[in-house]
Amino acid sequence: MEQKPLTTLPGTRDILPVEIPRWHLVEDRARQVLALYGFQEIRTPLLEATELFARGIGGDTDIVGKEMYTFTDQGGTSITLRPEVTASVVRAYTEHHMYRGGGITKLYYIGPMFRHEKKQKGRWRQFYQIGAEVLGSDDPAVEAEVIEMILRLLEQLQVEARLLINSVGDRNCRPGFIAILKEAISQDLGRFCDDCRRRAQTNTLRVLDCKVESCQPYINRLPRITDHLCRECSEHFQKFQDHLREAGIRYEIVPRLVRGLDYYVRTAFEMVSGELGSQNALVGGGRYDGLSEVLGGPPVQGFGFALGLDRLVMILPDSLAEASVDRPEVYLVYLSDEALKAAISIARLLRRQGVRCHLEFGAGSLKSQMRMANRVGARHVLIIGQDELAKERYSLKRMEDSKQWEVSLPELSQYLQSLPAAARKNPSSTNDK
RNA sequence: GUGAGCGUAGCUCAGCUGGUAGAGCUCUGGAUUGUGGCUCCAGCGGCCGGGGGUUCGAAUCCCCUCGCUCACCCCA
Repeated sequence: MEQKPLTTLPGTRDILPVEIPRWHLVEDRARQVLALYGFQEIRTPLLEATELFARGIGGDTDIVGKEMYTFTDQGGTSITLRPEVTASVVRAYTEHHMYRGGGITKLYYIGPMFRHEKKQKGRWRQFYQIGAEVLGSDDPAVEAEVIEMILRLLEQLQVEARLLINSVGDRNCRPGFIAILKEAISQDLGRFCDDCRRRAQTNTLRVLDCKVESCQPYINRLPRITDHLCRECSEHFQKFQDHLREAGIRYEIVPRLVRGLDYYVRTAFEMVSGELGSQNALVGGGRYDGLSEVLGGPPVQGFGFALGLDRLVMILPDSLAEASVDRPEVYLVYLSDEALKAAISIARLLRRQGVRCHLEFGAGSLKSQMRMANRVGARHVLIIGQDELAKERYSLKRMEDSKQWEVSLPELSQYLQSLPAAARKNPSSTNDK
């Protein structure tokens, strides 16, 4: 029977070779910048106990409520594909007693997340994040430093984003504000949309985040959390802003900014881009003191962020991406079976010297091999035919300016080694400093 | 889960009020018997998403179905 060819699942995709240079560029730059700021990589499992996220993220959130890929394994354990990593990092921090060294711990991660959402522009079911967590400090200076680091990365990648900040209070002042908010909403309850009326009960703060046009006038009239912070939170927020200003960082206070994860306290922030369409959040993060205790660990202060790699790659300037393509240095063209053997041998020699080589097996005419060399972006073509074999001197053509000359093997090696490193190594590789 | 739009060659799309398929790009070959990119010429390539209906005749009209995209919700 005729079968439909299998394809990727909705919301998942293959990242093809032509796109990989963009990803490498972003990942390489990110690792460099994170290292500059003293972060170390941690790799946690993609699979975790469902309870980790259910408790860590919060049962009222959309993520836990309807977006997790959860299944029961053969042993009857409820397992979930991670929808985010902060809870995992905090778990690992405690599990491996990383707090025992004293001081603060700076960790970063990079990898795929899974959320069962409807796909649209900039939103996938499997998507990639780079994120970092600073554990063991509640200093607002840490927050400003992390934000500075992200901006440094975006700057290097020539990506523009607006920084939005807010304080969502803490255990002392937030309950009081929620009560005030709920009271204020009930004054005009009939004028809000259905979702807002529901959220007023279940997740009151999220009413502030409603995007429905008709709700806007009433939301604007609601009390602002920044006016109802306790003294400690208020001071924290002020110091945070002082540090941002001293670093010369521009920001906008958005009192309505409420993030979708329950664990945030005090500082919350987002970076948004106008180039992303409706899903405009490029980076999101905040402070989560207390998360560790919710997971059954010791008290640990924490601050972190996650950056959407897919979205960053999407808006990366093409010019940057093109510069980071790994082009073959030498494309070997052969004109007979005997020449093929010589080509294989020469390629082996050059590769031992660190030269990127390419040759096509079962290739066609000289013309078609030249065309292929051009297509793969080879900088040079080495032509091996009867004449060359007889003389043991080969025709080397520089594609850029079409100059061609004859070289012996030692001359070839010497010439290739003499090329400027920038011409052989792409700018995103780690050893171009 | 809700709404809107779209499914025609590998890709981007044209095909008006029904007459059994086209362009550009890509690819292959030639102009240039051992030389790429530009140009010109030729060629390969399509159960017009799938199923049913109306009709002498459907890519075109109607119904159903599947898929994709964007938006809402929410988020990276």
